[in-house]
Amino acid sequence: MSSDLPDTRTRILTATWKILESRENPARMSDIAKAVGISRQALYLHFPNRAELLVAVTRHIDEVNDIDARLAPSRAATGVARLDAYVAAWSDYIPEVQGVARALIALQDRDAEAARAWAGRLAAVRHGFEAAVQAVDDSGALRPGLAPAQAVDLLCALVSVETWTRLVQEDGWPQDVFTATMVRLARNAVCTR
Amino acid sequence: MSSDLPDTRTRILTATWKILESRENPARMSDIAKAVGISRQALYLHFPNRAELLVAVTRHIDEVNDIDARLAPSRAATGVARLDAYVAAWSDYIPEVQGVARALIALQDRDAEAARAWAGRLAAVRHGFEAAVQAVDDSGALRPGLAPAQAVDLLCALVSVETWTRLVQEDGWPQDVFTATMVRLARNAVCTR
DNA sequence: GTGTCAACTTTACACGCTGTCAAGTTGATC
DNA sequence: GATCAACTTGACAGCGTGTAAAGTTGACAC
Repeated sequence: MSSDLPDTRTRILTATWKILESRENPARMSDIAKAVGISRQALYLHFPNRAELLVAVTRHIDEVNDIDARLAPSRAATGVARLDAYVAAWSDYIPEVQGVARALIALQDRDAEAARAWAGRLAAVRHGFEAAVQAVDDSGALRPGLAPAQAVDLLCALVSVETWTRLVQEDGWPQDVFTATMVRLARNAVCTR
Repeated sequence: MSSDLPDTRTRILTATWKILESRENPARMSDIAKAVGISRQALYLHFPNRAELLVAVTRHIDEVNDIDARLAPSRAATGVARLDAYVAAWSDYIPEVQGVARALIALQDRDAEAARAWAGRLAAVRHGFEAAVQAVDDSGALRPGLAPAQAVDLLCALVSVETWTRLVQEDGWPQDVFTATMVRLARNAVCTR
């Protein structure tokens, strides 16, 4: 408690997080600087470019949210319940990362580093879905004729930031309705009835 | 047959269409001009800006593909079959519009006109889904507890350009597998079993 | 007190892309 | 031979990112 203010780097991360959450038009570096209360150039003292700032924000969000704790229930479950738990956990996590995610997606076209960063995040989510599908398959509940890899593809495509944006942000669905619907949909998509 | 070449406007439209289909990085105005074989400035003699060019390309694609004929089978069907037919028709149309769609989506953040244009296209698709859901509801097959508007939201979010890009473009699904999966998924999502 | 150092500010500028402007060139038509 | 539309060439403003350089400030060492 020797210092009241968190260090500048942390202030940048939280301010960027918040500004990306709130506004949909892509926050410029100058907008972020203004939000932090520093000059635009000071941003470049802490992060070499926009892409790395965004990546650092995602890591910061994971840290603050204790991503491991969020996923614990999913890892504890088995069979279809494991799929349910993972879909619910990821669905409920999307609101936290949605802002940065959209910024990274938008940057993807022009910035190779942003593309790699976002691909890395997707790979992590995919990894979770792979474990969930494995659990479903182990319990014999995987839909016949559906290869595990295909099931994972489908789940990643369905329970995505894009779907969340459409339903929650644009169509005004409450978060809990979104999560419940995704859980049902995911089960229907890859499990036997 | 007085002239062998189509007029410049048409050549711009088809060239833009093709270049957007092939490459994923956003084609610049100079890239398009080069593909047409004219100067960058000549583009601005035909279209006031990038957004209106893209919009014109979507209209051109609709014309070339005779969108009405594609939707005829869907309009002829009733009940759940109508939903199936519409989902299949839209799924099979996505590959045609996907290039321009992605360009418009990318432009959305920075260009209000592009945002409106893309919203208009989505509204047209949504209108089709509304009719399909109505048909399902009329036949008493709409999932209990699911409001028609919610069903439409869900279908729009599921059978989307974004989902297609993920599964077909990134995961390498064959188009027919995508379409079949979307038909099944859509039915599971909004119909009683 | 003076010096030093890190963090930050201010100002300026290069680059890439979009869109605008103005002055040619060309080729068909009257 | 004049005219006109379509197109070219070249130049430039605006905007956002990222780089560069010189100046300010405050803490800490000695």
